[in-house]
Amino acid sequence: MVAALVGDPARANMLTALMNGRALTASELAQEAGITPQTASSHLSKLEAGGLVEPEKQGRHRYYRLTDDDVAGVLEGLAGLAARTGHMRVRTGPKDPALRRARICYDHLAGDLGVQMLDTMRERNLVKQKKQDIELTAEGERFLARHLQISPDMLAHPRRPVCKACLDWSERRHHLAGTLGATMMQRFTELKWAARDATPGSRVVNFTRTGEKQFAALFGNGKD
Amino acid sequence: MVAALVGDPARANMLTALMNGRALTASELAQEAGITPQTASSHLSKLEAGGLVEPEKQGRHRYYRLTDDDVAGVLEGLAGLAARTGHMRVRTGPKDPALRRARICYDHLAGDLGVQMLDTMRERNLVKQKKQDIELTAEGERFLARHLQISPDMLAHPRRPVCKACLDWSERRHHLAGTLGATMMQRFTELKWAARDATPGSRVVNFTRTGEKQFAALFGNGKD
DNA sequence: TTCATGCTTCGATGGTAGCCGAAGCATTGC
DNA sequence: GCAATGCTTCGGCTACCATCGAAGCATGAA
Repeated sequence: MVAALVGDPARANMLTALMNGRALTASELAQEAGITPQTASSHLSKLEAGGLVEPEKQGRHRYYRLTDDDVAGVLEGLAGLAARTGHMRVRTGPKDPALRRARICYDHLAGDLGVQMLDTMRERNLVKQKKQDIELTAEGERFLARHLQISPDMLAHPRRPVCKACLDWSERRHHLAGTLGATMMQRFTELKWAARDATPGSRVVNFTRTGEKQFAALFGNGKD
Repeated sequence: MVAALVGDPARANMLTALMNGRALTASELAQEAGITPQTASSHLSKLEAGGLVEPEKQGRHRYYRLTDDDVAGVLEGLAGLAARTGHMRVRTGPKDPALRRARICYDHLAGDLGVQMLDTMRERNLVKQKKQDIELTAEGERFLARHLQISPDMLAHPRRPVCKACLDWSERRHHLAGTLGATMMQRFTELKWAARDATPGSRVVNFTRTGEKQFAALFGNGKD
């Protein structure tokens, strides 16, 4: 059973270390998990058998990476459940600061900046939030049209909601999902404010110098 | 850690039994998991502490249900990972026959009928499938327009793919997701061929007498 | 060849957690 | 009141599995 694999603390630490999409060697993972190489080796073969990680041999190193985005998605989902009940492990969230700051969650912005964005939008009455449900206000529509050239008809979709609160893995608070979240992320990319990291499989989102400024001007909380 | 909760076979059996959205008593869950009531009680309090299930007292019974759809979603995700590597537990999939036959997976049709539908569409060259990727053929577009009044422009979405293969929990094979999957399910509902079960939280999809016939005429495999 | 590094396999140990029997509460019914 | 049902708590047993030391294979360097 897959869940049992993720359930062990040592293995969970390894998987967490791999969540940024990069591949790590067996010994690096052992260090991450705080166990000896022998133990790590045993865990890694189990994870491999369970299809959660894939090895790649290179010289005398063995690199491991998460099998694919589906695995990362399920892990993020588990982390989300863990976060909201406060039953997280002590070793929480991603260590990689870039990943904490901004990353892709499915198709929208997550991490510190993602949470900050929703916070600010809520404060300025661009959206109204009731628990999981988020609604775009008339003020919000004007704001989007003026500053990001996003019109309401771009957001319509028969099934997917325009706005949705998505629990943030690293911040344990909500960020913005739904078609609006996706469209905004898309716009940031088009405007060259931000781009997904070039490393294959990486979920990190890098903001450009000017992109960061523009973003802060719209959604900053004055803390940066 | 949440994953450890799901990792235990007995608890996994209980959660599986709850996947149809109905609430079950502690003793029923004990029986499902094949353990004594004492043991079940211990497991249930852990699951409750982890926020995976919620109790509801009623007379001298205690009903448990999954906390919400997020939990069900993560569980289905885990089941999906487990299925594709063949590392499933022996006790596989939902026991409830209605749930095996037809249910909602996010917003599209899953279960026996969902798999059957994609099978037939593939056979008749309405779609072409390469692993995860599915493409609608010209023939498929004509078919959809004629029989279900679905036109290609109804399926366009900036981010979400029109077709996508989604691994079916109970059948361990693919069914159709994406905007097409969602739109088709929506159409079935509008045509009164099928409807989500009235039980709150249930993911079962009930087909009407005529709906079943119509569906079989379009997508039947002659086995029913 | 010889040595060093990275990783795996083997064997033994120990801690943890699932499990059940028995007893203890609560609720319902008589 | 008393008994029956449904569930929980307690205590002890057992089995599993994570863990590490030591030894064994590979690969690469000298």
